Amino acid sequence: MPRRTLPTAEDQAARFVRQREADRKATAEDYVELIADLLREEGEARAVDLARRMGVSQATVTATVGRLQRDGLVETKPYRGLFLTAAGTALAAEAKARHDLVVRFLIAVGLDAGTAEQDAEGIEHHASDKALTAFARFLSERGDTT
Amino acid sequence: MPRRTLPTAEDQAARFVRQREADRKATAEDYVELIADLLREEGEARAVDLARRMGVSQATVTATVGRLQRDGLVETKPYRGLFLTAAGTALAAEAKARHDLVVRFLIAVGLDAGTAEQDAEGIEHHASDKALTAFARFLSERGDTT
DNA sequence: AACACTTCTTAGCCTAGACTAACTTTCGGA
DNA sequence: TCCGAAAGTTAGTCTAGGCTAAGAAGTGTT
Ligand SMILES: [Mn+2]
Ligand SMILES: [Mn+2]
Ligand SMILES: [Mn+2]
Ligand SMILES: [Mn+2]
Repeated sequence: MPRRTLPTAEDQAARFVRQREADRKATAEDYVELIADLLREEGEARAVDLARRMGVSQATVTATVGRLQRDGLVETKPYRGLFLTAAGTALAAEAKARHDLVVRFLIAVGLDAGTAEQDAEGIEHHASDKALTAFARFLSERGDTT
Repeated sequence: MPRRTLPTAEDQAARFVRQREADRKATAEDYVELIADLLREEGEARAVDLARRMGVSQATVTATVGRLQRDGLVETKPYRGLFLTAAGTALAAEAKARHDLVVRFLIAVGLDAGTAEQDAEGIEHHASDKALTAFARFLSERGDTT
């Protein structure tokens, strides 16, 4: 059993602080990932479709996209969809790589595809680079080439 | 490569909706888990210590604990610490079991203990029961009895 | 018993992220 | 061409979760 003893207050605080940082980035990651997916698969990424796929109102998308624009990740051409800046494209690629790795890993470890997709949607934002490396190593040791 | 094709809008929306639900529960889980740990290890759980260990101001703890009280998880005796209700105790036990499982699993998969603790702090809130079952199975197949 | 220190609360502020309702703008088909 | 449906924006509201600054309330030590 781990956690026999409490970590120091400083260590524990640092963990929670970093975790809250990851939480704050999660929305941006999910949005740019979705926008990139839509651009690739559908040719365009409309705010309406984001709303539908995020399970959120259009007004929420407008507000969120506003923040993404403010943060230099997204550009909009009203009535002709959303686009990613260079930074947005890079973040989307990173998010997608992470997402796919986590999904493959969860499946390799015994999860069904549906649950893997569900859980990955949250877990992806909290897996450090070290964790991703470990996941990748695990997959390659299994000869997983999915 | 997974995600060759997009999920249906409904499926994808359901995932994000459930993920947001998990996010909303995360703070409560972390607080009651910490309170339980402090009660067990230190004999009492003071708001100051929570603030220190959560990496947050005391005012934030007051506000958050207020919500936990409203939600029937915590009771307070001013100047003598925080206590868990039956519901709070149950949630804490669940959270701790999940936390420890995730940590052990991440270590088994190749992570160092420090990173495992860090990542578990976020991942624990997004691992479904199915995932936890898979993690446990993985550990037992490895003969892991940590 | 008094006072300093610690603990806790209050007040006031902020941002993200969500909602509904109402409105405006554009697009496409008749 | 024009007009209804679709797309998008705006306004107003809410909660969670943060913060600082200031003050109140216990606690313990002398
Ligand atoms: Mn996600
Ligand atoms: Mn994702
Ligand atoms: Mn946690
Ligand atoms: Mn935890």
